[in-house]
Amino acid sequence: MAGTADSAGRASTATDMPTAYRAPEVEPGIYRRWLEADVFDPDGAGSRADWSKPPFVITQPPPNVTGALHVGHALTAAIEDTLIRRARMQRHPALWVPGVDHASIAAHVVLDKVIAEEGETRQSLGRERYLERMWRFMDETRNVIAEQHYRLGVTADWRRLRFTMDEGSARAVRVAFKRLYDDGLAYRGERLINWCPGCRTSLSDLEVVANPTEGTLWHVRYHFVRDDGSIDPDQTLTVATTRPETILGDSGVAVHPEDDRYREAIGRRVMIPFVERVVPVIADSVVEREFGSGAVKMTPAHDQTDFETGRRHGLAVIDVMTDDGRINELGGPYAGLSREEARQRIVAALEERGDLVAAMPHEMVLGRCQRSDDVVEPRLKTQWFINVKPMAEKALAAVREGRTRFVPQRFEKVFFDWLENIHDWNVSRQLWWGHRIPAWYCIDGHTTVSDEEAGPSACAGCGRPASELVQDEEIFDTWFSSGLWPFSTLGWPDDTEDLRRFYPTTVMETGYDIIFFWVARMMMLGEWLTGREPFSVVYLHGMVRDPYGAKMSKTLGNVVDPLGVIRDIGADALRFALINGTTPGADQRLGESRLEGARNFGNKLWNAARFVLGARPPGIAADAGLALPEPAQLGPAEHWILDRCARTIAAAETAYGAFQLGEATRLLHEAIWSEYCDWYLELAKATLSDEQAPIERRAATWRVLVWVLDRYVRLLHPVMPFVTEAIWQRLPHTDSDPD
RNA sequence: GGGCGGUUAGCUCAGCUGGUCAGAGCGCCUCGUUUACACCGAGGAUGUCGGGGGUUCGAAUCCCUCACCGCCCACCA
Repeated sequence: MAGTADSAGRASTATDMPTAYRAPEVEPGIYRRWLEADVFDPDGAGSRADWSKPPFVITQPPPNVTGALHVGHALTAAIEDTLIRRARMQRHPALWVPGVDHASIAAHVVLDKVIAEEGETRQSLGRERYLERMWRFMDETRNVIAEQHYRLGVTADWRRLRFTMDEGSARAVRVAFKRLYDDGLAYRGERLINWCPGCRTSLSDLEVVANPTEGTLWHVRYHFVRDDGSIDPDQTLTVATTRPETILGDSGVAVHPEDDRYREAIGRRVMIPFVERVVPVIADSVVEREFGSGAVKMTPAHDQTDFETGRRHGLAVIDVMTDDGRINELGGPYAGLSREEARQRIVAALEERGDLVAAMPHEMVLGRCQRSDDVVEPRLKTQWFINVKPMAEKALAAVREGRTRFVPQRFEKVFFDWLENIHDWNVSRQLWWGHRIPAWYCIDGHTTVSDEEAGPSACAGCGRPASELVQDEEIFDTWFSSGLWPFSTLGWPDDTEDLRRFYPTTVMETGYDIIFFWVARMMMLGEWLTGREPFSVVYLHGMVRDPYGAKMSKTLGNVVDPLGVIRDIGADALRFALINGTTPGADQRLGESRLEGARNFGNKLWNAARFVLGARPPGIAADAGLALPEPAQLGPAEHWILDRCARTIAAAETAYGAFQLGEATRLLHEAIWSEYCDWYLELAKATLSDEQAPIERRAATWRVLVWVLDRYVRLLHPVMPFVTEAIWQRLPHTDSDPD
C-alpha cells in the first residue's frame, strides 16, 4: 500500500501503486467511473466526440435472453469494444447499440421447462396465460445478459439498450411486413415446408441441419393393376426407398423416360399397399437410372423432389402425418403410430407379403431440427413466405459495388453463392412467443395486412368491419425482427435523429456461423426497406474452441466461463487472450495457458509503470514526462526506443485499421515486453541511478520512459482498458488528452 | 456432388500484396533474491515451413498436383 516501506527502508512507491495488480478487485470500480463519466453515449455529458468526423457505429448482435454469457459473447464484446474504444479515442462520434433477442423457439424451450416444474404445460395454460408467464419470465431475465457485459468492460450505450420484442421493434416488424406485402414480396401460400414434430412448428431451410446417417435402402415391389382394376399377381415394379412409412402417402411411381427397362411401365398403374390406392407410373428425367432400382415412389406431401415432380404430373398430395409426427387417419392400419413404429411394422408387413426385395445399408443425409434435433418432416402447409430474390439482388449489388465489404474477404464468395441460389423464406412459425403476423382474414377469404398496432379498421377486400376479421394466429421467425435490427434500433420506420446520424452503421461484427441467418437478412431487408446498405463492413470472427479444438459445450464440460475468468484474473486478461488469439474468420483455441499469459502481460505492464513512476529523478517535475526532451539530450538507447516506439505505433495502427486485432496485440506485446521492459527499462535503470550523470541526462531518460509508456498504454487501451486506465490515470497528462 | 479453410518448433498458432520470416506464447534445459515484475530475468535446444513439380536472381509466401484434417452448401429417392 502507499506509504509503506520495504525492507531496504526505501519508500516502496512514490506513487500509490500496489505491488501486485489485482484486476478483479479494481475493475468494477473503474467501470463505475466510466459509467459516471457518461462517455458511452456519444451525446453523453462526458463525450468528447468531434461531430465533424464521421460517426462510427456498431450494432451489437443481440444475445438471446435465455442464454448466460459465454465465451463467444465475450469474444464478440471484446472485439466490438476494442473497435468502439479506438474510434472514441480518435474522437469519432462512437455509438455501440446493445440489445437482447427474444429468441422465440429457444425461449419456448426454456419456459416450458420452467412451467413444467410448476406442473403446467403450454397447452394447459393456453396462449394468453402462457404469454403472460413469458413476459414475467422476460422481466426477470431480460437484463441479466446485458449486465453481465458490464463485467467485460463493454462501453455500449446502455441508454439505447433495445429488446427485439419492445414496442419499437414490434412497430418496425409490422411496417416492414406491410411494405413487403404491398410490394408483392410477402405472400401466403400452400407449400412444402420443413416441419419439426418436436417443436410443432415449421422451420426455415436454415434451421434444418443436414445430418449424415447410416440408413437403409429398402427395395419394395409394387404390383401392377390391370385395366379392369384387378391386381396382376405376376407383374411388379420395384421401387427403392429409405422411408417405407411414406408409402402410405404415395401417389405415383416415377421412372426415367429413356430407361429401356421401364418403357412398358410408363402410363400403367400400380397398387400402393396397405392403403390400396391405384396410382400411375410416370416418366420424368429427375429420376436417376443408376440409383436403386431406377424407379422411385412418389410422395409429394413428404419430399421436396417428389412434390415438384408430382406437380408437373398432377399427382395427388397426400399428407399422412400429424403435427406431432404420427401417422394420421389416412394411414389406414398404421394410423396413430409414430413414424418410427410405422416404418418397422410396414417393413415387417412387406416382408411377410414377399414384397420386400432387398434391404441394404445406405449412407444418407437426414434433416434435423437445429433446436430439438428431431427429424424434420417435409409437409404441405399454408404459410407466409417472403420472396427474397429481389432483395437478394440488392444485397448482392451492395457487396459487388463495394458499399459493403467482408473481412476476411473470402466470405464474400460464400455470401454470393447463397444469395444467388436463395429460395423463398418461410417466415411464419406455429409458436406463441414472438411477433404475431399482422394479417387479418375475413370470412370470404380476403387478407388484410396492417401496420397499425390496433390492426385494420376494415377488410381491405370487402370492407367488413374489423370486428368481423380474425388475426393470423402465427408469429414470425425470430430472424425477421433480427433482420431489421441495424435500423429498427435507431428508430426506423420513423425519421429519427439517430437514424439520420448513425445509419448506415459502420461495422457489423459477428460470427461467420450466422452469415446466412442474420447478416444476409439484414443486408436484404436493409437494402429493400431503407434503400441503403445497413453497414459498410462485415467483420467475421471465428469460433472459440477448447484447447483440443473441440466445440465448447456444457455437456462436454469444457467451457471457459467468462465470468469465472473475470473473477479470477480479470476482464483485461480475458479480453487480451481472446483478441490476441483472434484472426479474422478463423477459429481459435482457448485454455488456461493463454489466459495466464494474458494475465502476466497485464501485470508486467503494471509493474513497468510502477517502476517508471517511482523512478522519477529528484528535482524533476511530475509532469515533465509529458513532452520529449531536446534531441541533444538523447542517448543511443533513447534514440533506439523512440525509433522502435514509432515503428510499433505505425505497425499497430495499420493492423488495427485493417481489423487485424490479433496482429496489433502481438506487436504491442512484443514491443512492451521484449523491447521496452527487457531492454530500455534495464538500460534506463543504469542512467537513472548513476549519481555522476548530469541531471539533464537523467531527466531526459525518465521523460522518454514516461513518454513511450504513455504511447503504449494508449495503443493497448482498447484491448485492455482497465489496467491501461489505472496506469494512465497516474501518468502525467493534461485534460485535453483523450480518456 | 460442389465450395472454402488448414497442414510452419513438443503443444497452440502469427507470418497481409514473394528478398532481416524462419517467429510468438506455452512447454522443456541451465543459471539467477543486482533499485518494477518469480504472474520475473539472463542464456539455451528443437523446424529441408505436409509430399511432388513449376515460375523466379530469389518462395513458408505465387502457379499446378497429390495426400490427409476440418468446415460450409447440396432435392440420388
